[in-house]
Amino acid sequence: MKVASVLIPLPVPEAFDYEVPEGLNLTRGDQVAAPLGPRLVRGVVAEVFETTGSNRRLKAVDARLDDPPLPPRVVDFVEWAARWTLSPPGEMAATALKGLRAPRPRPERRVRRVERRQPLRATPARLAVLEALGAQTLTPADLARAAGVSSGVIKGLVDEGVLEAVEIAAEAAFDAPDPDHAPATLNGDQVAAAEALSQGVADGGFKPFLLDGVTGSGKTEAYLEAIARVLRAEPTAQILILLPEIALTQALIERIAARFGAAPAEWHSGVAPPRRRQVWEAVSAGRCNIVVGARSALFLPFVNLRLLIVDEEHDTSFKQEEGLVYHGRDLAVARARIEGAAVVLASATPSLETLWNAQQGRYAWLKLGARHGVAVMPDIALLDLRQNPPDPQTWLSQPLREAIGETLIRKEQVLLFLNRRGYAPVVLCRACGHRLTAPDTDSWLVEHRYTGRLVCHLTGFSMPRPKLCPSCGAEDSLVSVGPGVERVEEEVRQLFPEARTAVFSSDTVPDGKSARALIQRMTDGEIDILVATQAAAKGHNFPGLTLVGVVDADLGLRGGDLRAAERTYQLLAQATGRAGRADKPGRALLQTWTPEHPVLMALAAGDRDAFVEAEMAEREAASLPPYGRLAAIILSSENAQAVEKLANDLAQAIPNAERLEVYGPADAPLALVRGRRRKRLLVRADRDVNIQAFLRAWLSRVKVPGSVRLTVDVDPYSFL
DNA sequence: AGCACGCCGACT
DNA sequence: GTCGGCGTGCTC
Repeated sequence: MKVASVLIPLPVPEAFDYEVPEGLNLTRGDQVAAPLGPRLVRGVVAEVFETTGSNRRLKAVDARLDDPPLPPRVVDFVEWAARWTLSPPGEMAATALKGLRAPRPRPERRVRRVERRQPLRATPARLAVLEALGAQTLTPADLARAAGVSSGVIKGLVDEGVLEAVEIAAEAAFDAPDPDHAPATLNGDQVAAAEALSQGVADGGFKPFLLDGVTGSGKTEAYLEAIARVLRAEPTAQILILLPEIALTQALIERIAARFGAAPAEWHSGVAPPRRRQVWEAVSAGRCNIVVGARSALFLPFVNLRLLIVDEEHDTSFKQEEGLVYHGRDLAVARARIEGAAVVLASATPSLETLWNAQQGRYAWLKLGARHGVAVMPDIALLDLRQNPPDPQTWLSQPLREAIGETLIRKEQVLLFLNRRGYAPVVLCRACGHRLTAPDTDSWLVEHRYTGRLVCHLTGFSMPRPKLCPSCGAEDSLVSVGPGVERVEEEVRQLFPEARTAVFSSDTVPDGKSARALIQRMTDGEIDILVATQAAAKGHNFPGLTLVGVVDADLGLRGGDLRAAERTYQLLAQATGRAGRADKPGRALLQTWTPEHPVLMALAAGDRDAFVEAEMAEREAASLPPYGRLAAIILSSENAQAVEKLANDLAQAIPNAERLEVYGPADAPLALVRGRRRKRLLVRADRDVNIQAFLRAWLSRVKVPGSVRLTVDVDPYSFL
């Protein structure tokens, strides 16, 4: 009997086996309908094998589906990703089929001439229609417009049999990119990088690269040139460009369209489902060369993927935390390895993991030097707040205020950076000391003045600011503590009432459209002072911007998070990289209470190598990534006892292992979220330890009750 | 994820 | 006396 092992979209650790009916020829990657309990589900064939003994009664595969099969390498990738992240392989496979859920776009109805049929009554309108149509096949609307008649005339001709209606399957055109459409002029570094990348693709096989260059050094032009060379050598090559956020896609799509004379396909959650289906099918058929997308584009069924580009590879948005937990950058490298393709990790501030791989020689290291054109790196200086403390209830020190004033006099622009949404991060009661939190949650309520509400940034809960303290009932006792971007803007408006100010945060620019509008206003010089969260810290070029003020450079160095220093460094390097990109020199002022902190000293010196060296030494001493590996197990449930019990069961069941430690169980940093109690265990292992095998052995020893959710996070980034 | 089976409140 | 609440468990 033939048996197919089928990946089913279920949270179970294994594929399910089904009998293959006589006469159905299945192979790995085929999509099938399989019976599951009372219903039929879509599954992917992982394996087909012959078995003799009928050791178990198997249900039979219902049918093979019409949809294109997953290329076998995509199945390899899905299975690898599931094993790496300890996720159910069937759910991984389901993410690779996401594009198929929508119906195909409706076929388009067009009309054309029926040969030798003449209208019974040849009115002027009818003749105009026949004249305009000729031998073409047009939509009735287009034809009516071309002939200058109403649609009724065309309908009459169709009814009379002079024209016939035909359905044209809406097969989206994915125009072939033209490598020579509009080549850019590149500097020597860029040409060398493009040459190395395209040579890597030409050589064939897995080739990882780090494309390392400061903001403004022209990474995008360099990899677009590499794409051009790859396409020139192999016009059927497919290229995937991953971006951390869909807000960045539009600008890149326009650049690619300008460079190659054809827009790339777009793939992310904002793309309409019917369109996604078209892209999926075109990619699967090899009819689409360049895809620009978010993480999930990694699962597209490319048939000739030659080059993957992970732009802004350090960006933590590549880490998916909800549902399947994976890191887009790491999976991109894995996909490239499985495809035998080249992969480029591009950044001005590469992650320590990537820098380590480059230092070890695992990744070819391409460096882009000085900034393009005449712009130079901004001057970076630390402002010691101990020497110049801001006045009570204000957040800008005297030197920063003066610098802002001077910049405004020169009619140049200022970016004030504070990675905190809202007006004040904490509201507390002066009478009893109570800190306002959202119900069933430990996280503080953040005051938003624009909306007049208190908001929980974790759960989205919001309420009006109360008159009375909810704990002690005291009247008018609530005070807002600490600054958010709204409060800094308020201070700036008081100091510089004539300046035009704006706030850039996910609250004031909730979508890509409003973000682009605000960025355009800033670019056009319609804003003098922009107060921004990290939402503005990437990917923009403001020619009039010459001063970046970092309100709280210590933010993010606190809190014992493994990557806090790295993130702060990247954020500040990105933010200060914004200043002075055009012909005016820029400078950055960082307010800090700890100017002796190595991260800030390295940043002020503009010395990335010094920072990397210091931070690597700390990681190595603690055997933390990239020198060691981490994995977190998070338990959560509305039933606090059930979490407690499972945590204890897990602690009892830890397998013996060398060069590996388990910490916890401890309350997760936010121990109560949406009424769910959370506990966390953390595993640290040496690099050469197979941490996934350890986790599998461990988890197989305990029984997880249905009431508790257990999440495994391999290489955790967020420690919330 | 669905969809079943299985023990305790308000209804024709 | 039932109809049905969603808690727990299984699906090749």
